[in-house]
Amino acid sequence: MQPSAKASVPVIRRLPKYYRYLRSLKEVGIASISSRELAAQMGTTASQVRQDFNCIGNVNGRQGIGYSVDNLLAILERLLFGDGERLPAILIGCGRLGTAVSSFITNNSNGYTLIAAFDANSALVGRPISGIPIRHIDDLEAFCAQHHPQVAVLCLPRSGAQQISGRLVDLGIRGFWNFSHYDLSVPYPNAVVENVHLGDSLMSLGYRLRNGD
Amino acid sequence: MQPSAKASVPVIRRLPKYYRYLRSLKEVGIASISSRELAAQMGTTASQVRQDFNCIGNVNGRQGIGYSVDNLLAILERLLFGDGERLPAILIGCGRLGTAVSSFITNNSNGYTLIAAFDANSALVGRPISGIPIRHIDDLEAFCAQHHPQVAVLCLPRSGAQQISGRLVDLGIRGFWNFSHYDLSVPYPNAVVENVHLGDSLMSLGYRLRNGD
DNA sequence: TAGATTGTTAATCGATTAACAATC
DNA sequence: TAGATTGTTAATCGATTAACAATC
Repeated sequence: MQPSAKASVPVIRRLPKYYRYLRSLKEVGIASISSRELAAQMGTTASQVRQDFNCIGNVNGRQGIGYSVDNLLAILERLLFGDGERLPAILIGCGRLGTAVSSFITNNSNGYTLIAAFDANSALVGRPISGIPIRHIDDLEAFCAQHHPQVAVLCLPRSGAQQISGRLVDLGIRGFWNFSHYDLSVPYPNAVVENVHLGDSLMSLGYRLRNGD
Repeated sequence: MQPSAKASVPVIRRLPKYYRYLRSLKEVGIASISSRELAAQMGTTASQVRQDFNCIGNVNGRQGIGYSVDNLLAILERLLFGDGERLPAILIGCGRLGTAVSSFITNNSNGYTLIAAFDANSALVGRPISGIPIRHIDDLEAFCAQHHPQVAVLCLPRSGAQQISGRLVDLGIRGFWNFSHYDLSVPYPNAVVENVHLGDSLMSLGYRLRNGD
């Protein structure tokens, strides 16, 4: 077994999709699957499935049979969730979007744990969000110095994100799940950023509907 | 002027990003910008900017000077929002995520108009969401027969999306903004689908934080 | 004019797909 | 054994980047 090729970003982006499909296969009691069948269900090609699997480790496919669903799930779980230690995350911005998004962190199904939530609106301070009390944004520095969160979830308008992201980087935040329109990749190239630009996605849909796909 | 090359999906995905940057340039009073400067601000290359602009129409760049911000904005607005007629959309699923997401439709900034919202929970029926009353999902067929929405926004769990998507396609829905884990591209290859898989995006972030980028 | 920048063609890079020997 | 499927290498495809003449 030679060391597997490092996964490229397109491959990484497909891993959660494999994970979900394989989970649903396991749920209905399917123990083994070929690259051809999996590709058909996912709308991709068998070649791509096999290439992707070659990047993620020792998948142990058996010629003539396919892959063990359990084995693939175990490999993907380790890659996506590590050894089970959950990444400590904080939420910045507790409006409607922040409230909806916080459940993805506290769901206990994505490998994170929400340790604090902050908002600039004093009227919200003390109210619970996904089971934890909202703090004022002025307490950010003190909290981070003590608890060392690794990930920040930004549910703020552009201007707020621009103001606060520098403070967060200085406080040791390594990763951003960013819902603001302010793109953090340019000012902080060393941070790991996952941008979710909902407005952009909606505009793209509009383009494709209006101008043909 | 030869007809511009049809924009590929990667180009289409970048158009909203250009749009937002150009808007912020206009806000601070910048009337003209070069591909080099724009690329630097957006974290891409001047080449890519010029290639992209060649797909979107008559950008009228001036050698030695750059592009007119107003002209670029006008072109992008027409591509993204058409002639101003807004796409009629319905929301399926009025939980926390649906509530947050509905504001992107009613914001009046993305080219859509929210004409109805549905939920399976009778207790929610009649309550307002982004200014319109929630209807019961059983009224879906009657409503669509009368009002012909073009876009459905799915804020449902996987199983709900699987159940309802077929009905929506039969009712003439052409586009989906899909937040469920059920991928509509495979069963309905003719629909225009914009998947926003928040859980997947969060898992990808976890992968990159745990396994190095 | 000289410097800067476009529009466009060519080169490169990387991702996807095809092919096929190995083998269960 | 025969049929199916993997792992991997090679071929293709497409997107990004570089280059440069035209020109403001």
